[in-house]
Amino acid sequence: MVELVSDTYGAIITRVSRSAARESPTAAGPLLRRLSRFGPLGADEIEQVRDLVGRRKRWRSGTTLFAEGRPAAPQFLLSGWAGAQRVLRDGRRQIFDFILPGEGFGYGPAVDSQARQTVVALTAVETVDAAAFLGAAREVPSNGLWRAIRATELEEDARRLEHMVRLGRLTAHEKVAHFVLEMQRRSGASEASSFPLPLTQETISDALGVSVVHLNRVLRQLRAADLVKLRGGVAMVGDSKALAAAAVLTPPA
Amino acid sequence: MVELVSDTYGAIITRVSRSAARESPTAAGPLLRRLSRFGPLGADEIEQVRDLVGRRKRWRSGTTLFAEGRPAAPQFLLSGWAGAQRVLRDGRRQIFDFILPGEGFGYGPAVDSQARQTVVALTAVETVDAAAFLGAAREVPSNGLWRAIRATELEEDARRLEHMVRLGRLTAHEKVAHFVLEMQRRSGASEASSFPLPLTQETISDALGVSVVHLNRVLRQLRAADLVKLRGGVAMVGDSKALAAAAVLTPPA
DNA sequence: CGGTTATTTGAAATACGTCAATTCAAGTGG
DNA sequence: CCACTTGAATTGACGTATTTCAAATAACCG
Repeated sequence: MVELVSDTYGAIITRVSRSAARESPTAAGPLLRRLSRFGPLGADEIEQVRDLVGRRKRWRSGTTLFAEGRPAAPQFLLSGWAGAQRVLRDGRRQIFDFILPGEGFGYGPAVDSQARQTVVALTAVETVDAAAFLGAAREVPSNGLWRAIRATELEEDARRLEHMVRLGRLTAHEKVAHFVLEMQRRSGASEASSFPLPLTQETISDALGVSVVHLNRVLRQLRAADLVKLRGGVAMVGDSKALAAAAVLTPPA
Repeated sequence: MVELVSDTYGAIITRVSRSAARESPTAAGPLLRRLSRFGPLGADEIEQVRDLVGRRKRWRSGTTLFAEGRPAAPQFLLSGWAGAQRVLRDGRRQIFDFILPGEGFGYGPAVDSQARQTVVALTAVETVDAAAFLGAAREVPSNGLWRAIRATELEEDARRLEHMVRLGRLTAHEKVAHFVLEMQRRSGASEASSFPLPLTQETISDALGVSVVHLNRVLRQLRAADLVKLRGGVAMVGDSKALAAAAVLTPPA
């Protein structure tokens, strides 16, 4: 379990194995795993990815990785978590989506279009520029990488629709239950009772459209009912059956 | 003003001029107007559109035009209004977006993917199949039509992000003000004080994530403050300055 | 006109937000 | 190892936004 956690929970790895970072073979792990989820990759494709990983950059938590209004600058997140969001003048914040290790961000719905969302590092993160990489993959439509990336975009799209329903039509309890289930699935640890969730309660509340205080109280109730426990960046699902019932919706991948 | 209303409010036209429907030169109006908003169209392109319009079909209000889970089946809405939505098991409904005369729907984020939203006619509507049309336009990237369609998708994307912020972080008052402004812009009658809004209060409430009753009360207050009046499918903006202030956000196109 | 659907209003319950303080956890520097 | 600091989690008390239930108009349609 420790292995699993440190695996997905990239931000921790980084700090633990800093000395061995440069030559770490696992640095490409999350990205490869995600890309090969939709079909096997060729040996050359895997090589491409490993090559890419060598050029990664490190950013501390809180860094703006991609600013709204800028032209698209596609990137992959190798480790750590990020959030796509918008902040209102008065400080209110809405998080549109979370970006997990191995996932991409910074591409618009169309090339050369201005993005309308800001991406912020929610933990320490590592990123690589994916522009050239994506451009090359785009040339060969049969490419496994290209297929994987398109599949990822589809998933993102589905998630956002679900997020809208959650924001507009679920109660706070349902929102939280649904959110935890979504994160469980995305973590890949589909059946594990525990998985990494390195998010602040304030961050979660800004995603779900609820006040931090209220979120905290809802969490307390879910904890008391032994449905979920969040502690130290790790989520533990107790009665996943009951949690699913409380979520009303079936969360997407 | 009557002309303007009947123009955009396609559903009304249809009924009024039923006898002259077949050869009506205005049937292609909304679609042409919207497509040429991003640059002039060639004479041949205009001809293509007119040709398309001849094959239009009529549907009564409430009809499901496109069902979630089905493979993409792109269509244009020539007249009337539709809504992209999802309904929960217990009857709760979330409307993702509205589709106005001249706009398209039924295409997924990728070709041959399953759509995850249902499109329902909110008034009587007229639609045409756009699959062949889009396929042809896609062949010629320089095509004015293709450019227009891509631009439309960008707008839709921007609208949905804004919709998320609205759902998650705005109060009911702000939601309504923001929504009215968005609709004003989309109606094309940007500076007119009055524009068609053929939506039920229940429909609007399902879009904004608010109960009908509460929406009604908010509308009453906005009416009393002379900010907006909704009556008989028409919206009248009184103090548009104050309305914008109440909306907090600047709505997208 | 009669029947149906939408809008409107009142009264009461509750979910949720705000304010303010306290506790807890995890450094950091001495 | 111990203050000391800082940010996050937690809790209480209170106010308000919003929902729900129920009923009364009002608008629409055949």
